[in-house]
Amino acid sequence: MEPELRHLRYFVAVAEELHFGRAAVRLRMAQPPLSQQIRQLEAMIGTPLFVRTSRSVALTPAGEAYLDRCRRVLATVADDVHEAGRIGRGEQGRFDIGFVSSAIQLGLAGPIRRFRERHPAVHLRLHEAYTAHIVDRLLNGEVDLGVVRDADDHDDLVGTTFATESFVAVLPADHPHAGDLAIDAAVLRDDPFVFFPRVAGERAYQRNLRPCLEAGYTPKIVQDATSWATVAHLVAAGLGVTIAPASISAVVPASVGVVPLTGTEAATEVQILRRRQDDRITSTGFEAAGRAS
Amino acid sequence: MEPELRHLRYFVAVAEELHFGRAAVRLRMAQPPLSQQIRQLEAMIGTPLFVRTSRSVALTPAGEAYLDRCRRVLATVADDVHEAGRIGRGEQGRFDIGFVSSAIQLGLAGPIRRFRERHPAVHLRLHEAYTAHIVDRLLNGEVDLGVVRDADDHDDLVGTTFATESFVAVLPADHPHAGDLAIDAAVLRDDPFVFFPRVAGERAYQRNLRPCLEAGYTPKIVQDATSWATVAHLVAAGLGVTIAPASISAVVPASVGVVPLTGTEAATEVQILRRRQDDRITSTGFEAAGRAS
DNA sequence: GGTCATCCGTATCCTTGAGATATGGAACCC
DNA sequence: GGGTTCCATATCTCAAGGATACGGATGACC
Repeated sequence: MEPELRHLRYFVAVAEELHFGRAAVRLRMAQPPLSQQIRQLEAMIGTPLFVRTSRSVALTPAGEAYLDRCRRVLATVADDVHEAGRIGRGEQGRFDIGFVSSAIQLGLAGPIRRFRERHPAVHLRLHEAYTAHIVDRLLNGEVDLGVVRDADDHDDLVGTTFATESFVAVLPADHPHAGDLAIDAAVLRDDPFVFFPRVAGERAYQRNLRPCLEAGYTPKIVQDATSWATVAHLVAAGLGVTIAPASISAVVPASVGVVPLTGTEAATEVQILRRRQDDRITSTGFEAAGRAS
Repeated sequence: MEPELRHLRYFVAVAEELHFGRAAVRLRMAQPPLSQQIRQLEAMIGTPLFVRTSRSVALTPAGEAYLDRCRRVLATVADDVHEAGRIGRGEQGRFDIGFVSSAIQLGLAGPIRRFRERHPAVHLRLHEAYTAHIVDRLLNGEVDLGVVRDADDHDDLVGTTFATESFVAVLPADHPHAGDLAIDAAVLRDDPFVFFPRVAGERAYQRNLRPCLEAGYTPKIVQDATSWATVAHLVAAGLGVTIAPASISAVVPASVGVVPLTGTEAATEVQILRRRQDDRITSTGFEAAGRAS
């Protein structure tokens, strides 16, 4: 037979009181069953823990040592319960955020800093990726929060808007409109386009195309690239033009022209996404931190 | 309601099988009461330990952490029973020493032998681990003595110096300085470094960096490894160089160069640590054995 | 796509054993 | 020697742990 924590709790009580009657009172039970449980424990261990005369109770050396161990075990068990609870509530443990790179340019660092202050016991890990990948990883639990661009709606996810941006044209230095203050997307009708890959996120792709579609044409995409920074450099190298969220200006080389678009209401949105059932304060709280920025 | 060891045993079984049916077989009981006990445990903790679909069972992060704790508790409870039994039979219990591997090279075997001679009835158990882990285990009572490197100060622990070492450079055979009699850390400024993981012990990490910092640079760490022996072999394989306590020379492959460092007073210290309130002769006496060596 | 097998949960019943009550016996006090 | 204290023994009760039967959901297979 194996001991249960009950045996340890009873043993500690008797060892501390050195009196079965008082220990029973403290444990809110009668004295005989307490004696019985202690006997069971002694039988399991194979040695007496107390020397009893009918007038006094004292610990044996084995009992002395075992008392110390039992206190530790009981404290550990209680601690472990609390720790697991904290992890479950998100107050401790790991927290993984997937984000699109442009979120940094839009001020994601602030909410991240506040998160670290608010939850110092949480090990925060940041993963840069595409919107579509982040949504997948959010759904299968690889990340706990996604900061994404124009994600498709999903029943299991809820989100809030983190930032909204308009689109700008990015043109090589020698492009006729590179110095303009603003242009209409229509003027780029015949230009070759560099673009980001469609698999990065369907909705973001569609929204990014909108200025062109509204101007009545589908851009001729000659090349795609894996990040806006790369796109910008390919534009600089003369492969073509592009239309991108305004925050691209933070990563373009000096030699390219960044020109606001007129005649379109098209906009793109960076959102903070979490799983609908995920009610940990680390997840729900991040949105508030985002809004506060 | 408080958990019982039964709950922990059941939880571990399900966590290991990831299957309620098989776990129930292993526990020689029916599956429904097992599910019920797990639910009870989750209610007590306040957070789910498993995510169940009707096809699969998986641990939550909280469950993951709790599994580890439960295994420890169950092992401890079993050990404690045996220890108390031994004491009852006239043996003197167990004594657990946590030590960093390099302590062996520095002559820990001597004090250990003397300890055994002095306390033949004590069951001595040795646990190799990192400094940081040993300190944790010392504090929570899992070990009674720690032999650690450059531990952070702690109010509840007292320690004595066991050995002091200087640092040496460890270089691959084809490194230009591999045959030198001594070098300054500055010459390794541009070399890639292999290092031991920071989590092993913050203070040891800082001290180990000192020769480089004094030479005015932060080493470019390209790889870390879980033991100095591994580090040495990675150096031999040409991944980079390292700076390590002098005792690493006992575990380096023949093909690498071990070169003393000049121009630095940086040193590292191996300490014997015990709990401040622990005044058992087995604990306090070990220090004397250390000094005698 | 419909049937089947798998697997976890729910509902109900049963049985074990923890705990209560009553009592006994040894030690100490006066 | 009677009274008191205190732990052990004996018997009983009932809560709770465990078993059995069944249902619903999901993935597999033909």
